[in-house]
Amino acid sequence: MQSTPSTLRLEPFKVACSSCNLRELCLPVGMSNQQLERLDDIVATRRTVPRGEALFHVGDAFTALYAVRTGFFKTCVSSEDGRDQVTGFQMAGELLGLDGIGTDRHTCDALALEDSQVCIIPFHQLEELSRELSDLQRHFHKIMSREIVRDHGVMLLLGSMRAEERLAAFLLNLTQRLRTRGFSSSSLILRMTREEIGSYLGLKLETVSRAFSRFQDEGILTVKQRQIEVLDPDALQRLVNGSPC
Amino acid sequence: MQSTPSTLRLEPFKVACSSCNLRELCLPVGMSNQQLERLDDIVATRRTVPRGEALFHVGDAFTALYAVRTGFFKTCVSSEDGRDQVTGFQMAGELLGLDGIGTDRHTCDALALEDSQVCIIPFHQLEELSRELSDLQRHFHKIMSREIVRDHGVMLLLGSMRAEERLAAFLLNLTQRLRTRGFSSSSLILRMTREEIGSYLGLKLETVSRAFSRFQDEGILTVKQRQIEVLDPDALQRLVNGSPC
DNA sequence: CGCGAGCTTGATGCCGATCAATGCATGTGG
DNA sequence: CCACATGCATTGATCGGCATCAAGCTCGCG
Repeated sequence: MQSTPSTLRLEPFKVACSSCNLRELCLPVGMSNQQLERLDDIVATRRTVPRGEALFHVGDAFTALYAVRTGFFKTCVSSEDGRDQVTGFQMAGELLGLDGIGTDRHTCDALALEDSQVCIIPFHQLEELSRELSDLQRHFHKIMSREIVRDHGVMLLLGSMRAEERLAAFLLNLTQRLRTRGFSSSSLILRMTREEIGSYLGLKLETVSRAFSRFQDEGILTVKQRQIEVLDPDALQRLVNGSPC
Repeated sequence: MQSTPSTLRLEPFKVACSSCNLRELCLPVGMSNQQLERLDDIVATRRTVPRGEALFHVGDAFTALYAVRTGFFKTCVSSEDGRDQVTGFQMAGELLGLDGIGTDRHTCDALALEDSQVCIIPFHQLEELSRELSDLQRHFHKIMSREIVRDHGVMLLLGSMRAEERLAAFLLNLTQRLRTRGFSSSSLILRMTREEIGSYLGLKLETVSRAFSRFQDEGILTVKQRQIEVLDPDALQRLVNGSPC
């Protein structure tokens, strides 16, 4: 947990969606150059979040959305009695903070799993601009809707899949998202602990570890700590679909 | 199963949000009379959905959101191999169809659990109007955000609670929503089967039934088929919070 | 080198799934 | 009106997957 000092660091220099290499993955998807310049006006600053620190906490006032530029995050909610649940992992180009719109306060914690950087998107200004630019409005609505659909998928996973199916689905989802970002879909380094994976999947860390070991025994992948090589993605796919019972 | 014929029935006559008794619960929350008239212009028709029939199916083209006027719905998703998961139950004043915005196709089925009526909100027109009326825009964003937050709560439930805690949380949520609508919060009639409750909570119907019986034995409530009388809501609350282990 | 966080692996037990029988309410046709 | 079918709910007996408890192991780091 080598963390730089925990002061909130804002980058004063101008940042620009129009020249960002994530513009095909992030909020700007499908916008014209002219529209992008308008977006640049409101997405003016970045923030650095060292590994282990929070981008925001439950109860923090909601003022902005955050687009992950580099790094990796988890979001988690917790119940009165301390049990907590990882609700998602976010990587470059993905949006954080949608939970806060409903009540003007954040309802989950967002924690950096590695040194990360986010673009700050002041929400009032985003709403204002999206009243002008229907493409932006439309795209923002799609992003929220997809988050709802993703959550429904997780409910299906938590409600009806067995341990190995859950892990297989999780790995396929990760590799899929990495592929979209131009990374290898067979070789990946997990940014999170077994416990965090377990929390996301509704399993204990020992169960996650055993499932990894079983996959390795069956030649589906190799595990060396957090370094995973997927040898047989089809086998993973078969696990999440037709359970061979 | 007294169902009227299954033809899609549109009510040709004018309906009006401005005079709807659900306007304090539904999309119009917080809008001025003048703004409401604008909304009336786009929410022009209703649709009747008999018990057991679908408002929409997975894969249907997405064109509109639906506000429940009367009745009760469930939404469910299913995986390739037939397993399915109830993702929510919707009652008067709640919105259906948000899942479709992201891909222009619905990603879940919405089924009426009793004879129901919905108001049709054409989505393009809603977007258009919300570019003009920032109050409407703001409120719509809040609704989507709250849906995301609700889903996170369900994930927490599915990922970390035990059977009785899940059922307790479910009952408290139901009674809470009924209270908001002016109904008794102690006496309720379940609109769904044990199997549907189980699917929502990630449990089998026998487990749901046993949990009901145990609650009855402990004097927390009485069950007679789908008729529930909650005698000790605090006991339910204690179950979901501090598990007494 | 030694510490500690995270990971693996084994032994055991429990919660909820599964299988199976019965009960109960509603509806239907003889 | 009764006999019977059907759908849903309850209850019991048994089983199995995952949690739990408990050692060790690995690796990075001070």
